[in-house]
Amino acid sequence: MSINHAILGILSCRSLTGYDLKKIIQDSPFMYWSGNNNQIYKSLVELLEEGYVTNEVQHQESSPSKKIYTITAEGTAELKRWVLSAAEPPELKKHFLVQLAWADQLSSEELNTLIADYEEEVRMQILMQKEKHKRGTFAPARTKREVYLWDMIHENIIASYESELNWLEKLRNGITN
Amino acid sequence: MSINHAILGILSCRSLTGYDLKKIIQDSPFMYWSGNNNQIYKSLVELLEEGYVTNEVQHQESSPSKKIYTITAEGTAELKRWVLSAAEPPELKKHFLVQLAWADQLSSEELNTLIADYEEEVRMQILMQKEKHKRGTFAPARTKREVYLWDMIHENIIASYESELNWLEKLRNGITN
DNA sequence: GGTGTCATGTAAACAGTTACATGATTTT
DNA sequence: AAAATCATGTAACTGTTTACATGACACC
Repeated sequence: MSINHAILGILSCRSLTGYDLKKIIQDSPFMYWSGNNNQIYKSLVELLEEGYVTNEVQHQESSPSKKIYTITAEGTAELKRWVLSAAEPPELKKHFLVQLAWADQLSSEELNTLIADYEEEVRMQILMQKEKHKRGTFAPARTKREVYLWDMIHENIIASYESELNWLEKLRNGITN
Repeated sequence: MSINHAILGILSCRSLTGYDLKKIIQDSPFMYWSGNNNQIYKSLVELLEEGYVTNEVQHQESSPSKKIYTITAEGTAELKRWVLSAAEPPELKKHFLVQLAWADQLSSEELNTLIADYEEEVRMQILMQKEKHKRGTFAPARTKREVYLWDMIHENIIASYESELNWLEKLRNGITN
C-alpha cells in the first residue's frame, strides 16, 4: 500500500486535508489509486501513528471542521528512503489483450468493431490526460528540475497511449478481411 | 473478476485441470493474474455452478487424481458474449512515476541511479517476455488469423516496454547534471 | 536426504471499490 | 426543489496475495 508514500509526497509540498488529498489523487494521471475515502482516511491514521505526519484541527463556522495534515521530519526522511528504494517494472494490465486472445471466433466485422471500440477508448484517455494537464490542479514547481520531471511524467503517459495507437494501426493493417 | 473469462478462453482450446490452468496463467505475459491456487480453484467452482464448464474426475495410480474441466455450449456462448463486450482502456500502474514525482530532493547521482535501476528492470521484462514467447508454453493456432492475433499480443507487450525505454532515453537527455 | 513436480484445496491477511451516513452551505 | 461542494468517516464486499496442508513420486 504505497498510497501512503504518495500522500507523504503530496504533503511534502504543502499541508492539506484528507479531502484535498482525495481530490488531488483522483485528478492525478500517475497516482493511479482511485482516491476513495476509505483509502485516504485510513492512510492518514496510519501515517499519524507512524509519526510521519501531524494534524491540526481547524474549526470553521458554517462548514465542517478540517484536519490539516503536515509532514514531519521523520516523514520527509521516510519519503526520501522510499523514493530511493528499488524501482519496480510497470504493471500493465490490458484487459483488451485478453479479449483479443479469444477473438478468433468473431466475424471480421465483429473483430473490427471490437478494435475500433478500444481505439476510441485509448483516444479518449489521451484527451482526458491532456485536459487534466492543462487544468493542472496540482503540480509542484519548486525547482526547474522538478518542473521538468513532472512534464516528463505527463509525457510518459501520453507516450504509452500513443504507442498503443501505433500498435492498433499495425494490428488493423495486418488483418485481412 | 474476469479471470473466469480467461479460464473459459483457455478451456475453449482444450480441456485441462486446475493445475494446468495455473501454469498457463502464470506463464502468460498478457493474462496478468498471478494464477495462485485460491483464484483458480475458486473460479472453477464458480464456472461449474454457472454451468459454463463440466468436470470429469480421473483417478490415477501413484499420482493424485485429476479433475479435467471441459467447456460447455453455455460456456462458449458466455465467452463470446464477453469477448464482444465493451473494451476498457489499459490500466497502466507505473510505480516508478510516483517515485519520480518526488525525486527532486535527490542529488543528480541518486536520480541517475534510480533511472538506471528502472531501465534495467524494463530491459529485464523485455528479455523475460521474449524468452516466454520462444518457449511458447501455450498458444492456440486454430486458424491463421488466430496465430496473427497471438503474435500481435506479444508485440503489444514488447512495444509497451520499448516505448518506456525510448521515454527513458529522452528523460536522461533532458536532465542537466 | 533434500528439492522439485503433480494435484488438490483452505486460511488468513491485505488491498481496493462501492456505497452509506451526516450536515451545512451554495449553486442550478 | 434538487444537486453539488465541503469535510469527515464507516460498512460491506470483492479481489488478490502469501502461506499452509497433504501425499506420492522422481531426480540429484
